[in-house]
Amino acid sequence: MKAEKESFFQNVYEVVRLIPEGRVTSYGAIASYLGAKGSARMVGWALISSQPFTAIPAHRVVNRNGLLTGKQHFEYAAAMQERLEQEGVQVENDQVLEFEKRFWDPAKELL
DNA sequence: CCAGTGACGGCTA
DNA sequence: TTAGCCGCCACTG
Repeated sequence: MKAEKESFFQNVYEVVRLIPEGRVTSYGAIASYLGAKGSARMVGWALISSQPFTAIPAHRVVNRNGLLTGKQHFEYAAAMQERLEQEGVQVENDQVLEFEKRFWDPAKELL
């Protein structure tokens, strides 16, 4: 689908942008899809650089436990949860409810 | 060129 | 069971 040699984090942006509304995914899933499985840190780290790129729904990306670990990096801590709930994703105590149901795997859904 | 950083993930004690 | 540690790889200074 893509044969560009863009930077790793640039690739992360594309995948994150493809996340459907009301769905969430994990750093590891994205990393695995990009071929950097085991290096989920790179994904999260890349999203930090995505901050200026508000077009990227980074709030749909959570950790393996469905926790909004990166909420602190948003405009304000509650922004991440707020946006998720706004899209229909129930969040409580910084944790996505029914995370397994909301989980969106790029390797499977995007294929 | 070298070293540090980082929104994770899995293993061991 | 819970808590803590190490390991991964890419980017910036």
